[in-house]
Amino acid sequence: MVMRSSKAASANRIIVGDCIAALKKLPDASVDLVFADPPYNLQLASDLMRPNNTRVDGVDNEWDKFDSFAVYDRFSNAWLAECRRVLKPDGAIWVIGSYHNIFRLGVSLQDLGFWIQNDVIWRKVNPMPNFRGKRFTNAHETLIWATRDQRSRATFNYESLKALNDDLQMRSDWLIPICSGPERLKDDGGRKAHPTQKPEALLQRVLLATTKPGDVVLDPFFGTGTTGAVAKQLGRSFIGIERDPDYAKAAEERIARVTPLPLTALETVRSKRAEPRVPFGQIVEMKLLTPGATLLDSRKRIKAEVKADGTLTWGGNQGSIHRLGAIAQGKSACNGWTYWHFEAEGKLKPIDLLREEAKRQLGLSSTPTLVAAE
Amino acid sequence: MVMRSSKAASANRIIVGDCIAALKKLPDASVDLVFADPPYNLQLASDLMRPNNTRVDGVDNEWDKFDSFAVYDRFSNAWLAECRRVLKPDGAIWVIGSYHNIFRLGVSLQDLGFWIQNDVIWRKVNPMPNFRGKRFTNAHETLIWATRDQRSRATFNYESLKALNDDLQMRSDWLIPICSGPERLKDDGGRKAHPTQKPEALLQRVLLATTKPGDVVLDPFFGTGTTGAVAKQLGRSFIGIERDPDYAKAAEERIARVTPLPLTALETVRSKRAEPRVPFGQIVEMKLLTPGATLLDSRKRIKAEVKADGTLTWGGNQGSIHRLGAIAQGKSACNGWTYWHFEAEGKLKPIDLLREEAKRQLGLSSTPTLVAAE
DNA sequence: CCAGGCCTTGAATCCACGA
DNA sequence: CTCGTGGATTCAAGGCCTG
Repeated sequence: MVMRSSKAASANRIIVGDCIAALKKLPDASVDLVFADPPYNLQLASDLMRPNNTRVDGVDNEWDKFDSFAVYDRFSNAWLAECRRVLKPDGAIWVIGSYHNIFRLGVSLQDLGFWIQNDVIWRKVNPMPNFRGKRFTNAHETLIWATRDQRSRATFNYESLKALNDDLQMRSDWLIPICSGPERLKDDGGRKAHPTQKPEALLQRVLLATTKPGDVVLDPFFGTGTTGAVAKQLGRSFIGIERDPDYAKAAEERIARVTPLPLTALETVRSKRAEPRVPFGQIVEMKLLTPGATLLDSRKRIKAEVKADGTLTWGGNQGSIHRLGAIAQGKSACNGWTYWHFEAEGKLKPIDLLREEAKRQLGLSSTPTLVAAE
Repeated sequence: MVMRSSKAASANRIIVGDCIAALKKLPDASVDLVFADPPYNLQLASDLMRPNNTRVDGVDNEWDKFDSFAVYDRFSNAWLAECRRVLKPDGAIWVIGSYHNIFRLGVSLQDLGFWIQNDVIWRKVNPMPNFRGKRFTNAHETLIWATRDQRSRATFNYESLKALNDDLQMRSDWLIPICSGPERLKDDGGRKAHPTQKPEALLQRVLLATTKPGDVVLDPFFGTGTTGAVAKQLGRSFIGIERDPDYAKAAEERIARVTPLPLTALETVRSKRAEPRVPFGQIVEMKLLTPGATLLDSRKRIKAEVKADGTLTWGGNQGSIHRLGAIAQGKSACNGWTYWHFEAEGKLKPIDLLREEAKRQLGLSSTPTLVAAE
């Protein structure tokens, strides 16, 4: 299945070689969908240590190094232009990236004449935290879905996606875990075979949404072949291009192990519902409590003040509702939601009631009560 | 408060006029943060380039896509360059947009030398559904947070955001309802006063995260003044630029109705980093430890001796508590405050406790009380 | 066999300050 | 400028080990 070169449009094969050179050999208008996970150009300056002084195993591969944004842009324009040529008139493309590169990819797409349908956010269930406390947890990556041109009539399996999402329209933010556990390919030494392997669930949703059975899917940065594996599962054909022979070999072996799913099995794929967690700070942001308000324990012995950032202060201490509750009781831990109360109509009520109200307003309520009227 | 033009750097004012022209009159390095919600309508962008302000019908006929994008890019580069000039060296910028324009804004930022810290996803609780069922529900907008340049040390109130999120570090995806209900400004006819009014909760989180009380926040596309309203609430200063006199008037009246939060409500949790430093040598000087005393690791395997100059010795090595801790573990770095312990009442206690005691005696107690006024 | 605790790990543009 | 050093900093899953 792995081959050095080919002019045929036959699918289900991995081409080992340079991405742009290989693309040039593919015929015009022969592909239904492109999925591309190009190098992100991370520009990592030095090692990053975890708080326990171990080193983060970051992406330091040569294939992710570019001399400048201009060089990266030229590369992007070259492979994207070839992808556009290879696409059928009603074909579409997905690209994925992070803030390092996704804006540049988006501009290249727009300038080449692609027509953006959606940007989609992959919200990671379990992202790597920010170890130094200097930024927000980088908890998502961005995908762009674009058609070959403005007038393309792209495949979009609206009803399938809606069914997949408990009969609600599928939104542009997808909650999916990162690839780990048994799905993560390992090399002979037990280390990760590829530093950026994507989860199959992500590709599953992409292919279910925007291809039909039998469609040809092209992945110009095949890596260890997630696109191919999912395409085979779902009864789609694939063409993969991968420069690194080791990655290509791992992909080939992986795909050989895949058993195509019977079509009826696809209905069992269910999306995770949004998590119902609502932090206390959001209660303040939503103005269910005002900064300066007083919270009390159930016996009215402790009076704490709510701050604008969602912290409490009491007796010279400041912290979250949980920390302050623990301090006020001299304990090591405390559930602030049940410990702290607010006064309403002359009576003390636990702030947990406010969380219920917030969940209702945020559409996260597990027990919908008064939604009907709106 | 609304004024036609000004060269002063004074804050809390709305400048009515063209964004770029007004920016040019602001002094260099005078602003702590920019929040910008620029128009992404390409028609508007091309209008902006025409001094006579004639309206172009059928833009698609006269401008091909590439020209339209190029016009928008020139506009973006112009106002972003002015924002960069106006920012203090450690200043930062937020921009918000959708897939129509956010990629172009991101590239402009990167090409002008801004340094991206995060892209942040505003997940809308109640987005407009996609009526025709041809795409995913467009359920988010994207914000980019960038510093003026790579070496800027931007304000980031990590601990506040963490407390606000129930003691978990804040992620890059934010769940916030769209602006509706009483918060949504209406014009005299009861119609929405501005088509894209942003929710105050969004600005609240932005300003809490990346400004300090008293900071100057500039919004070059002020609209109906959400940035100004939240800045006033949170004890920050604002400068707004708005072309449309009706929007500016609505903003002014709106901001006049805002009551600032009391200073005490703005107190935020202070990080250990921000606390005054007490070196280990001072612990010895204060006789909380005596020269000759023994320090141990938590498992009592390593025993080091305290010297009069605040160094430790162990196994022929001498150095700071940090250096010795690193050597004892064979690591490159170590936090000596948590690694080394002393024996008291038959139990091992980290020497960090002694630092707390020293701070207390020195009147530098770590329990924060009044941080707001700085 | 199961529960619980400990260790590892993931596309990361991740320090501040004084000499 | 650079360089050296003090010392602050992590969340959710999965795997493995122990009781």
